[in-house]
Parts: sequence; C-alpha cells; structure tokens
Amino acid sequence: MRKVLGKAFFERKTALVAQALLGKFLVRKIGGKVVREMITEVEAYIGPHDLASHASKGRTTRTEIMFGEAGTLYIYFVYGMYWMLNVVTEGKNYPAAILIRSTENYKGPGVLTRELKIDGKLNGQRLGKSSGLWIESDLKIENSKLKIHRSARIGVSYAGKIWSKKLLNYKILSSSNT
DNA sequence: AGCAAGATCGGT
DNA sequence: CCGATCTTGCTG
Repeated sequence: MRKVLGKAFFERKTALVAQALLGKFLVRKIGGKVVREMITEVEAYIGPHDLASHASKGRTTRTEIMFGEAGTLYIYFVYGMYWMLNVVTEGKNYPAAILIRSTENYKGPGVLTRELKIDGKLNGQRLGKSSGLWIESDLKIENSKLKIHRSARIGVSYAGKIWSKKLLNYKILSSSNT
C-alpha cells in the first residue's frame, strides 16, 4: 500500500526527515508516464548557521524558499549545468531543506534531475500530485529495517572545519526487505 | 558592471 | 585532475 507524504511529514527535525526519506519513493509524472524511484541517498541542510547551506547567507531572492513551508520544492541551478532537487523542512522562518542526491537508478543529484526532467519551473511549488512530483511511502518497505550510513556531505569543503564535517549525508547500505 | 565560486559530472 | 557552463550574491 502506498501513501503520498504530506506537509506533516516534512515539518519535523530535518535530520529525522532525512533518515525517514530513505526507502521512500520519488515519483515523477512525465507526460502520461509515472516513474517511481526509491530514494537511496539524501543530505540535510539545517538552519541559519549551517555554512554549507545557501541559507547561511540569510534571506535572498534565492534562499527565501528555504524559509518557507515544509514540503515546498527548492530547486536551484549549479555549475552552469545541473538542477539540484531539495525539499523544504521544519517550520516557517527556519531555513532547512533536504537534497535528494540519489535513487536506485540515478546516482548523483545532477543526473537524477536530468533524467526525471526536473528543473527550475518547479522551484517554489509544493511537492504533490498537482506539480507532477511527489514522494510516497510503500508499506512493503520498512524504514526501520534499512541499514543506514551517515557521512560528511559531498562538495561542501567551503563550509569550514565544523560544518563541512557534520555527518548529514544519509544513504542506504543495504536492506533486508524489498 | 564585473567577478569569483559553486550542494556536479564525465572524461583523462 | 580538469574543463564545461551560467546563475547568484557580493563588491565597488
């Protein structure tokens, strides 16, 4: 049985939501087709002091969305080529989001968005069927049975001694179900 | 107005 | 390791 995750799921502590997202399914509707991909790696960006997070620069045109409602899509362009897919977490005015880095078939955040046709047009929209992009749980997959590995976030060496080393990258090592 | 850097990727 | 490629935010 499947269930679409709503605002309440994302309106919790970001580290908690990050772990909970592993084993969930990212669903993308492209034309008439629906693609379902199990999320295998995510990264948390938490609060106004996290130097790895865009939000550490405060409210700007770009970061405003991170200060918004849980479940909102934060999608930005990097390196002149790739779109990064994030979901806003926690309460309003507290900037936090989770970067969806990989799914079973798509390794890496840039590849993921390229293959699922996700770009800036979705920036600021709510995760959900109306935007054609949502996340579902599948009761067959029990998150508690997943082996999860935490490590430092990727590509954030600019974030200083403390923040570049926080163990906010979460990935599935293996699972006893599926 | 100009500039440096970037939550990446694929090829050497 | 290196280049591709372009938006963003900061400086002046």
